[in-house]
Amino acid sequence: MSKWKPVVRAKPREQRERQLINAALECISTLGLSDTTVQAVAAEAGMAVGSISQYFDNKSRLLTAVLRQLSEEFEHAWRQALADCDPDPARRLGAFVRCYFQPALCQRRKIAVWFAFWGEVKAQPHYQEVCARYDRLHDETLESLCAALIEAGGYRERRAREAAKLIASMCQGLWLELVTGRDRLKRTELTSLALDGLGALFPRHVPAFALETTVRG
Amino acid sequence: MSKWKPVVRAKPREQRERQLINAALECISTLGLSDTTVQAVAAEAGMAVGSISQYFDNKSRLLTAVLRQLSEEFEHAWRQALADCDPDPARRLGAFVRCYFQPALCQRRKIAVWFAFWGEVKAQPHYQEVCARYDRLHDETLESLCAALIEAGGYRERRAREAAKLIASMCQGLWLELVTGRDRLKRTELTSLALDGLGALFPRHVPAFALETTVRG
DNA sequence: GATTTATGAATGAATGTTCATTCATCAATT
DNA sequence: AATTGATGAATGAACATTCATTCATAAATC
Repeated sequence: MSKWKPVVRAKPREQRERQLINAALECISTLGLSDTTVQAVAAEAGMAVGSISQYFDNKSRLLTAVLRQLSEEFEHAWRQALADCDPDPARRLGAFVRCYFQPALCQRRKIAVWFAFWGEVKAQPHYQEVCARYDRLHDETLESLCAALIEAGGYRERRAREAAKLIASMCQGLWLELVTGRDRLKRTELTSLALDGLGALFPRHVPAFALETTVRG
Repeated sequence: MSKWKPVVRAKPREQRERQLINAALECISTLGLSDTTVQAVAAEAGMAVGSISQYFDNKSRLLTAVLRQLSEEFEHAWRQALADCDPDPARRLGAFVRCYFQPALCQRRKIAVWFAFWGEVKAQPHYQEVCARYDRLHDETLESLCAALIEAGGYRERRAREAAKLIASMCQGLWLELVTGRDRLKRTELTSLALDGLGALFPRHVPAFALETTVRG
């Protein structure tokens, strides 16, 4: 006859959504975006395939939810870092850059997922739309941090917009290293490299960049 | 009679292979790796689907052939650039960096394909294997260019290995900008940014970086 | 005429979506 | 307190579609 399924207790909606998002993230990381199927995600989450359309209308919406969670997590991280940082411009810029490489975010698992989405951005423009708001705020913030340091430090030769683009590109390029690189660089080595690069742009503030912010509350 | 295939026969084959590779590249760029089907590639190439297994055993091999062609094209570009460049270390480094942004390579179409593959590297390690040899040579060359400039220019504070990693990351990060960036930066703007970054690392050679090499033969 | 090359319909496996069914929970009623 | 009924969360088999691969046939070439 028909089999009985072990029905687990109903959990809050938000919790199950996150359960699916995390399962999807794991699948994308290990299988790639191409081979991430709803059945794989369901299995990873320990749920039924039907639950995916229950919480997200379809597969596509689940995937964009993954991207949105990554974006939100990153934004939260740098907001927090700046909130915890004293007002010295150089320290703030250093704290911002260090965010890219903090343990919670800078994992090969997660970075691989970022690049999985970026690898499809041109073909799936709606991924771009998901990121647009986060990107804009990120870019504007980084640019104003650069502007503040240029002003305070008297770096006449630098322009904030260009410096910001360079810094962001450098950090993302170092992320790529984590995914494609042959010599497995550690998180800490990537951090040093990034701060080296920052120091090259603003050489008179190398010591400030190197300092971890310790303020809290 | 002659069971031997004369040279005249080999040419159409290579030509058709390239036809399929280019069609696949176009598909990956516009559809993404996930939605690139053999039927789409065949249509783009104006051939039958069966021809794909004729020239490449299966879809997977066609895709890696695309990646290999990209890698070869890039390697050829920087080899040529260095061959055409005078022996001044700074000029050579500048020429190498400029390669990333030369018109034939730095097209949104092509860069999107690079990132499509990089986005699947963790899940499909054989993509990594395809690039490994090219990457190693690229990295070693860049590192030795940095070493030469550090030596010749007296940059005691820099180490070649770190500088090379930073430069490569920066260039690839700027490539990413071309795919994901909201403000469509032109090839020429990316070049300026890259040379700015290079100038920050080796400030006493900014003028040399800016110069196009004109030597030929 | 023989051999190689190209074609695309056919095939079966894989995948996203749907939906009838099951059953835990809880309010209403006795 | 005990019973009943309504609700909707969870499930996964069934379905329609898409896709990579195959191969019988046609076309081209020697």
